[in-house]
Amino acid sequence: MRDLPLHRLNHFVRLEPTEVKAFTELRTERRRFDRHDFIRRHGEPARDVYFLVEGWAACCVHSAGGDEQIVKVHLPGDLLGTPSMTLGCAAETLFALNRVVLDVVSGERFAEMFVKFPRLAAAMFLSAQQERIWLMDRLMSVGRTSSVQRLAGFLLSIYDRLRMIDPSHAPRFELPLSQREIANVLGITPVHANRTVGGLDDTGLVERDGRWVTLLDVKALREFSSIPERRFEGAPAWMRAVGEAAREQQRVD
Amino acid sequence: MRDLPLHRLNHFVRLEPTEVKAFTELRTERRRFDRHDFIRRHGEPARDVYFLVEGWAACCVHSAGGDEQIVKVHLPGDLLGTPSMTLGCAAETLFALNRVVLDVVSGERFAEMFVKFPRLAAAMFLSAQQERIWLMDRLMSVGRTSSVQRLAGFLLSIYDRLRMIDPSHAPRFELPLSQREIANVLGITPVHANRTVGGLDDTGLVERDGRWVTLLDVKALREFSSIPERRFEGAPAWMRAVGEAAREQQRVD
DNA sequence: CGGAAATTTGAAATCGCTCAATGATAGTGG
DNA sequence: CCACTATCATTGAGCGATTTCAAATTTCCG
Repeated sequence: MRDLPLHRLNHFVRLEPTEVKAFTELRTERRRFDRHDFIRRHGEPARDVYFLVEGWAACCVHSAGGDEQIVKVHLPGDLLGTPSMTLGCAAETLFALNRVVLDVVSGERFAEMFVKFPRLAAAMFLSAQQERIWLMDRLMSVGRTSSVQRLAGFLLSIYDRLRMIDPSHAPRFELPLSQREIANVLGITPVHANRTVGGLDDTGLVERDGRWVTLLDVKALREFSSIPERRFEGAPAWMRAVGEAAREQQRVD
Repeated sequence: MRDLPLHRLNHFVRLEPTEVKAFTELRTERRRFDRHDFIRRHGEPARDVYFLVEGWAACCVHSAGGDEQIVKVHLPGDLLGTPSMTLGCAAETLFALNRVVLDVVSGERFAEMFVKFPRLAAAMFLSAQQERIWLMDRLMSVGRTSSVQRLAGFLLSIYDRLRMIDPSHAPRFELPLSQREIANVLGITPVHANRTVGGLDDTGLVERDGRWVTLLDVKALREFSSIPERRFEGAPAWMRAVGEAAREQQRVD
């Protein structure tokens, strides 16, 4: 089995081998999906969550009228479906954007982990807060900026996250979204998504070649998008306090 | 000292007295604010979080251009500022919408709690996931619905949360937001917020009297808003598993 | 009472949507 | 390999929602 993409957990905690092992053992079943396959549909029971090993997945919410809004594009290393742990049935529909490999994580084992590996639990908590930051930024982008700016911001958010996986990642990637799906991310119609893509071309900040996207001037693009850059602290002071408390706990035991 | 509003924590966990006590002791300093006072501004260091005891507070994100988007209206019982625990400096600006009383919770004590009171930690985790659901729904609303529908959805979200605090709450409340602030919630301009408020009046689903709002037909209003209603499970199966693991842990100790 | 902020209204401009049609591309089965 | 089909990308034209600019009115607060 190839290595799991644990960069997200490792970012807030310097994982101990026992913790890596504990996380590895949370996983029960491995599943594969093709592009556009549903991983889980909204309304279905939401007992488990999913660890994305390979490929990209979309998380979308539906209006009563049937419209859909993609609220997150997940990359390898993300934990999918956790928001619906609070609900009886899933709020979000998860589907594969390209070929996906993921591991099912049972809710029960996840709960046990929370007690036995508090540093892992803290990492999960911080990861959820990080997702809130991203959602808040996206809400600001959709609420307050033009469609071209939103597209710029979206491409940057993907690029930033690719660099969190691999800091040396070039500002160039294949975007496995149709214009219809891009429209569902940006909160516009597919027709307007087409004109928006053209509009971004016209800025000269981005180059397109089929589904491949090259960010020609990241700094200027970020300024144009008007979304502030976020610097997530690796292993912050907060996390050290968890470590100390955990050691304390062991001494007491 | 009057009782703390612990309904949010109690929703996912049936808190033990020791856990209530532990949470109570997280708090260090009590602070008061008047309407429009800043609780914390974006860019400031983000070490602590805040437990809202009384009053309403807004959480907003700024674009590089200086526009602001209110991403959350906080009610008593909410924990404010947690997303920025992942950052060196705060992403969100927090300010009081009316007279506010809150308790400062130091990041360090919060971290210790995570290790010593895993059920409390699990409740915090689920609470963060709940916030993600709300943000996702709001993003869908702003991305995919008209300004009048967004306003309907926003009022409903407030009403639903007032009922989580007090299930017998009538569909009537004082909304301490100016039209400028409503515009910042809905992602529109203040001028259009005015016409939007008028537009909602015209539906006959809502009645206004100054800042007091009465939802005349909650069911029809929800349908109109096209935002699905979310049923958050109190003390779900997941949470019971945490409890069992905690007891197991004690036996091992 | 005076001044600042909030609400309300009007009119013109802009952005994004809808409807409609045309090519381009990719997958499928014969 | 080709015909067939469905999806995707692209473009045009008109419409509608929202913005912008500007001004009048009301409310709130000291």
